[in-house]
Amino acid sequence: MLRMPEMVSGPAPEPPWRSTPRRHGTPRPQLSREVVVDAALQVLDAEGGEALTMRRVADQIGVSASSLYGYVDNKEELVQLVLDRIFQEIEIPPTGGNWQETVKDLGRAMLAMYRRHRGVAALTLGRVAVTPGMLPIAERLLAELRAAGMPDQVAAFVGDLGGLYVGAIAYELDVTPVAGPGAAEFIAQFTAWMRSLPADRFPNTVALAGTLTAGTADERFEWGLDVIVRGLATYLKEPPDPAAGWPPGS
Amino acid sequence: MLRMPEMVSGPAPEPPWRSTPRRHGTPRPQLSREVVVDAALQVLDAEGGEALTMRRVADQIGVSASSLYGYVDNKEELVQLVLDRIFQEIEIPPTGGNWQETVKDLGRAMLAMYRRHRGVAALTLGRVAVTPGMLPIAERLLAELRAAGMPDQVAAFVGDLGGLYVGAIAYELDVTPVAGPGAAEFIAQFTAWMRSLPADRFPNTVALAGTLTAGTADERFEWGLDVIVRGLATYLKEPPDPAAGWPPGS
DNA sequence: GATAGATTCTGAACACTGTTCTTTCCAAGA
DNA sequence: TCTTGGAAAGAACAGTGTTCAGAATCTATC
Repeated sequence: MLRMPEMVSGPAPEPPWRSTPRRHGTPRPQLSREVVVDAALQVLDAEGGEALTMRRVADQIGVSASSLYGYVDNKEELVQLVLDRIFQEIEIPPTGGNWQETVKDLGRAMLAMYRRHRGVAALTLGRVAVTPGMLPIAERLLAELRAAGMPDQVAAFVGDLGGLYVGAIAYELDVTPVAGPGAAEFIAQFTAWMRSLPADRFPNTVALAGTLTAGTADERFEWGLDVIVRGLATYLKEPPDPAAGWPPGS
Repeated sequence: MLRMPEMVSGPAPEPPWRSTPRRHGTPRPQLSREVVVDAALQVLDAEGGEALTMRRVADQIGVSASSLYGYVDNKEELVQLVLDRIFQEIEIPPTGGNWQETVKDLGRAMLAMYRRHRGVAALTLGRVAVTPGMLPIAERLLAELRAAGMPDQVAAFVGDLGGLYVGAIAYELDVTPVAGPGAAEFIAQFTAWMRSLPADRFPNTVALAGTLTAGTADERFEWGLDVIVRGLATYLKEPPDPAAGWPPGS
């Protein structure tokens, strides 16, 4: 009846642009859309984003690459399915706290998920992942902001900026070699280069060379959360002026 | 003497991790690093980011693909060189205005550049483009924020968030079919899907379905600028507490 | 001016990628 | 038992970035 595994325990009905598995016949049900997504996720966790190829996923199951196309239209759909699966893992913070900390906690929970699944962040880059799996997160965010008295227009746009921000930082985290010998060396090299710039043309860059390269991706993440939440908070006291046209500057 | 074209009129000395063209001998100088980058940019402007292949660039010049590797280590370096070239096109706003509008103008100038070069935004995704060409923009941003009284730590991190944000929006702009027949249809489909969600589980999402899909990428861009600048402005009145550890929450 | 030498460019090749098409195979229904 | 319909396999295609041996071509020297 319900042919799509996501619908059984999933958070929402399938969006209309999602395809249904081409074949779901009786005979040999060893392969399924779920099995394929599972395998893709395993490959992703073990070897990162660049390793996610159709042949590699097929190998993981012990099957030929062309077989996957019976359960997935193309690689793009497989990626979307993986993202959907993974967004469902995000732990939504409990209700009751003040909205600013809850919004930050949502961001942190998303980052934690990305950390659990190395290489997934790369998949989100340049992809509008409008997937049922992230509906609970979006709903929670909207609820929190509206309850705080945020204008609807403002609340509606936050998901965009926030999701984008978390994904980008997560990617940076994935890519940057955390403790490798090359990491510190590269940063030192980079700092030295900035310090060597002509001070008459780039006084501030030279002066802040050390500060610019200081801080881990985690610290930058927390800071970015702070900027965004502070910015949002201002709308409670100084709401956007509807008469002047909104959004501002347009 | 100076073998790198960027250094002649460029904004800064080459960073140490940039390779020098393998061969720059006397004989047949019909090809050069500059010619290759030019061709890449032409391809990019004419056919977008996915069309940027080594063979396509070589065709543009009328040369074989393998020839490019005499002037560029690999495709990644070519992309970096293209980005560097393009960042130099950004028109830096005049000094003298209030910092908030100047910061926004910097963002707008970057977006305008991306608009001129369709497909370039895709190249910036997931790439830390630390390139000499963007030094003037960074310098200007730092100067503006420091003059306004922004704490150094805060100023140092803004480039990260800002560049990331502009690039992501630009990509969204590139990807979204602006006036195609499928565009409005997809949005309508999407809105309808959100409206059809179970209202008991996703009350806010259902209620804001229309608001969520309203607005063009340009409008979202302006709004995002506003949030970031508002957030930054708060640090002038409520600076981060150094005793509590900075950045906050860490 | 002819020759030697260095160097720029070519073309084929390799190991990949996503995807499609034909063939083989297997298990259930008649 | 035979038929049949769907599932998986395997080869193939058009791409991708990149390498390498060799041809072509220009500069400098004898």
